[in-house]
Amino acid sequence: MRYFVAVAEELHFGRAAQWLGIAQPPLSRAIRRLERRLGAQLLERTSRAVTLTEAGSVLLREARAALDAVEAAERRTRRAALAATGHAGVVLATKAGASSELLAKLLDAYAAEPDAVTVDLLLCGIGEQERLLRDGRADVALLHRPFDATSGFDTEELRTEGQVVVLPAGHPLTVRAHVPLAEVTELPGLPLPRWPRPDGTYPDGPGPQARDHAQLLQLIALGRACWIAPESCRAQLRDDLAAVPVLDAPTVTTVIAWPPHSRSRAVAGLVRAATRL
Amino acid sequence: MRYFVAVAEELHFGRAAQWLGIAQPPLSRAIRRLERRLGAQLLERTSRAVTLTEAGSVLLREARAALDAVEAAERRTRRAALAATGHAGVVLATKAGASSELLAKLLDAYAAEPDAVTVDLLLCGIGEQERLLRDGRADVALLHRPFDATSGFDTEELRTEGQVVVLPAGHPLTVRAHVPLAEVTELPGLPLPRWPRPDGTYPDGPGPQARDHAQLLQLIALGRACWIAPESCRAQLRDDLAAVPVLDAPTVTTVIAWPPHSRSRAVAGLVRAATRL
DNA sequence: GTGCAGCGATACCCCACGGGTATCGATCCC
DNA sequence: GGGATCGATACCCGTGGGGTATCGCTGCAC
Repeated sequence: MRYFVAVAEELHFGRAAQWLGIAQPPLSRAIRRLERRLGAQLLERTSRAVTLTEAGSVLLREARAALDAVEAAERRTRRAALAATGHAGVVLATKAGASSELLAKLLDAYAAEPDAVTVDLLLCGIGEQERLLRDGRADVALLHRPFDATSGFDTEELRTEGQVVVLPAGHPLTVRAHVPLAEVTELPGLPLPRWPRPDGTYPDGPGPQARDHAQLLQLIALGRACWIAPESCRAQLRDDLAAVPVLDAPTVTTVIAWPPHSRSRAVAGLVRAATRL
Repeated sequence: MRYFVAVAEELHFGRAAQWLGIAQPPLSRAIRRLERRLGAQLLERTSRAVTLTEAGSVLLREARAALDAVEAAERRTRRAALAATGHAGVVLATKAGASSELLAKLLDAYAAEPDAVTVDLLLCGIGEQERLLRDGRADVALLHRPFDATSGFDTEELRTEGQVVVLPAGHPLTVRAHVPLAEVTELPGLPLPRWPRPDGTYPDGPGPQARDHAQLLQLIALGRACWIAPESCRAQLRDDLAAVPVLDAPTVTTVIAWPPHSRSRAVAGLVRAATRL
């Protein structure tokens, strides 16, 4: 299945084989064997091009999920074994720089529980958490609706908040008590920045490219962009930035999420602590 | 991993090996190999007993999910290949006897869509649907909250309804416009029936054992039990049964559910048809 | 139109790993 | 203390997954 996913992604046996670290002929045979075992043609191959069949694209989706599940099983087991020897505990994934006071309160509350284990923090970029939870690099995550997809996970809502627009200090709008969303999206000279997609490319459009929070805040301070963010981010704003509430922006809900089948004692404890905040 | 799950369930190498259709020594070695590869002790073995370690129970949960995912990948791919040759389409799992008019409307509505494929119905018993969705025997299911667990699936709510108590025709209560829940649970001589658990055993307590709907209805008609059910079941009641609303019973929500990673065109079409009902 | 480059399939060889049988060693029970 | 039970070890075998060399097909270039 790993082999199939590699070929389906590259659509090229030679490159896929190289990527997998094996030779091309065994890869061809492995795929053919898989096709015979499943009784399904997965790839349409001419000597010039390889394309996915309908069954192949089904298997691509399913195989990715299955491989993630297998990887998760291995990783979580390894970690559980380490925990027995006293080292690591549960891994909590959270977006770098988001919900930091909530996170601090959560960690404090959990640490006060009688059977608390070590909580390793895994700070990650936009949209990474889903992957980390699926492949077992994390056991539990803090996600932000509606930005992060929570489908497939069990969740508990922790907090809902409005959003603010982050502007350079001294910007004319900063004297206002609040601004409408429409006005923010059309601020002259202060476009919203563009974030990289998971594959690393940037969407088209106006606005500067920002790779992480630090770059973004710098861009705002320089008067090259503005940004809409949950209001809890105000606590971490630098002096050269200001925030104004945007009442009609969608509200953001912070949730704690975990894979439904892996509610271990440690995860359950964290969730309990979180819901009691 | 299959091997490990077998041993972890039986807690006995000999029986597990027999169950797997292999000899005991290769099974012992396979487990030991797995332990070395994961760097974790999974089983505590004395020559008299085998017990799961902490890491072992983590792996048991994770491995079950992973094996289901692999099985699902194989099954769904096989089915997708058959669909290409014109045979089968999408498999919808639903509790036998529940939501039948809703189901009929759903199938009609979906069949009217331009790119509709064949919908195979999989009628199953209580609590089976979750398993079927996970291991790929079904692609989409109709579930009933709060009875069925929907965690780990994407869902859309279709309908919410109250519940009624089903009684033998002519029972004194049938003249009432509605009855409180407390009164139903203490009806003299008409206890609620006991359903088998997933492992086939019955919970303790009063009330007759019922294996399926037919048995249950028979028991009610004979005056040996009563039953609380969604009010839509009234449409299918036999003449010798009657139903009375129970206003304070929890409401039942029928949802359509599917595994989040496998929203194929066919599943998406069904969901669309369902939400438009 | 012919030659070449690119790419997947085939042929053939080899070793490692998964499986089987026989047996050992430990532990509990009578 | 002897037997029964059960997992581990020792040893053997065959298959299957991997490697190298090569073929056959198909565009494209000149």
